[in-house]
Amino acid sequence: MSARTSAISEKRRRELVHAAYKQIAEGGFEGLRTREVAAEVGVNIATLHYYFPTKESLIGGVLEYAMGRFRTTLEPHGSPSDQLRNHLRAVRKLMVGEPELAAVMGELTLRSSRDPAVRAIVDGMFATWQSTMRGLLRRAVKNGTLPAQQDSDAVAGLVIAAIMGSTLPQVDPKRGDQAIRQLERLLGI
Amino acid sequence: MSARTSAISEKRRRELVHAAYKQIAEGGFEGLRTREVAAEVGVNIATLHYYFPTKESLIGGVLEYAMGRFRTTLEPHGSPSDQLRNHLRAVRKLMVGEPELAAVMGELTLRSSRDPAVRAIVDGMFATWQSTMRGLLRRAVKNGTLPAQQDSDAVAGLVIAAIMGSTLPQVDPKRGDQAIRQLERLLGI
DNA sequence: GAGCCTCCATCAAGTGTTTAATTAGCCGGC
DNA sequence: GCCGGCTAATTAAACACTTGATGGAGGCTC
Repeated sequence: MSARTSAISEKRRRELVHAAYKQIAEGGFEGLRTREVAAEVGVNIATLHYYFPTKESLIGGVLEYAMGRFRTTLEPHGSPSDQLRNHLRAVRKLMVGEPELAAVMGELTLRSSRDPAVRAIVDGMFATWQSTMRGLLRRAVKNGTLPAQQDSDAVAGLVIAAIMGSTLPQVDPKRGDQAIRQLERLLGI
Repeated sequence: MSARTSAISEKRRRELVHAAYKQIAEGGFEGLRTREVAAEVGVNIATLHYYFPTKESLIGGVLEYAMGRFRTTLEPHGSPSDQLRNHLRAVRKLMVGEPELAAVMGELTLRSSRDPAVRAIVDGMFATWQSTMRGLLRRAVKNGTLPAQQDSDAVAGLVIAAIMGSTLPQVDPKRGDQAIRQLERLLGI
């Protein structure tokens, strides 16, 4: 945050955020203890508060980290014709390959209904995702890769809902992939 | 639990469970305080512990309540021909009309990845739902209401994932309904 | 009066946060 | 060369408060 942050300082911040991130993934917000975060990094509890004045600010760091991690895969890759397919695959792969991220995203999503600060950021992310997805769908239709559809906005919403729903902890990864592949089939990708 | 439970006793239990349920919906497990639950019902904290020896047992009560609330709508209604449509509508309506239930379900779903007791029950519920859904799909196909499809299991998984995903706190209800209606259209219901 | 029910008072273990002090490294002036 | 002051980084120790849980005393109803 401050103008000048030394390399070591920045490293510590990352360590602390990452430790908190792992603990949220493991035990939810419910199980997040500042002392344990500090202990995992191997520093005193006061050191944590030196970098993050409050627990909230630490959570803010985790939020930023998780969102950054997620955002990168939202950007479309590959040739326009199969960007859509790539996108679905990439998101699923991310969520399956990094169960911690899926868990933290779930926690943040739930928390966003109570915490306005979290809500603002998570909402923004979903909005971006939605419009990206809509763009991909329209392009695919124009391209001829995808059958025409009336409401690309609704389809985008459905795809996102399906992806989020298929990464719930219950659903075993195989089932989740199956569901997404089924959706691709229905869409005609 | 005990063999004989007087009416008033049973009422108290329900009151306590319902108060806890509301507080979980509002503040998550993170924000569940036994004192506040007792206060909302208007009894002393010790009274709560009389009915529920531990916080865990109170949560167990909430789990049972929420699952019961959910299960009732899982049972198919109406004539066989449009049971499937009715089912989708009913679940969506339940989740939108009772945002508290959606919130608690979300909390329980997340918690199930850490708490084996919760997991067992939530998993069972999802398994039941999945097989109900599969049955509905197959019947609808046989009935002629629905175009034939290769893998009714995958479709069932997709439908459940989409419903769960469309009840996330971010998604405003209108969007969620839109997504589900889009799914119906794709399926050919 | 027996048994179910409720409350007051209290405990022990956390829990986020702060305070005051210590260490290590750096810079300018003598 | 070295000294005093300065800052960043870290720590031990506590502070103030919360939170789940209990024990025993009393009350209400049949």
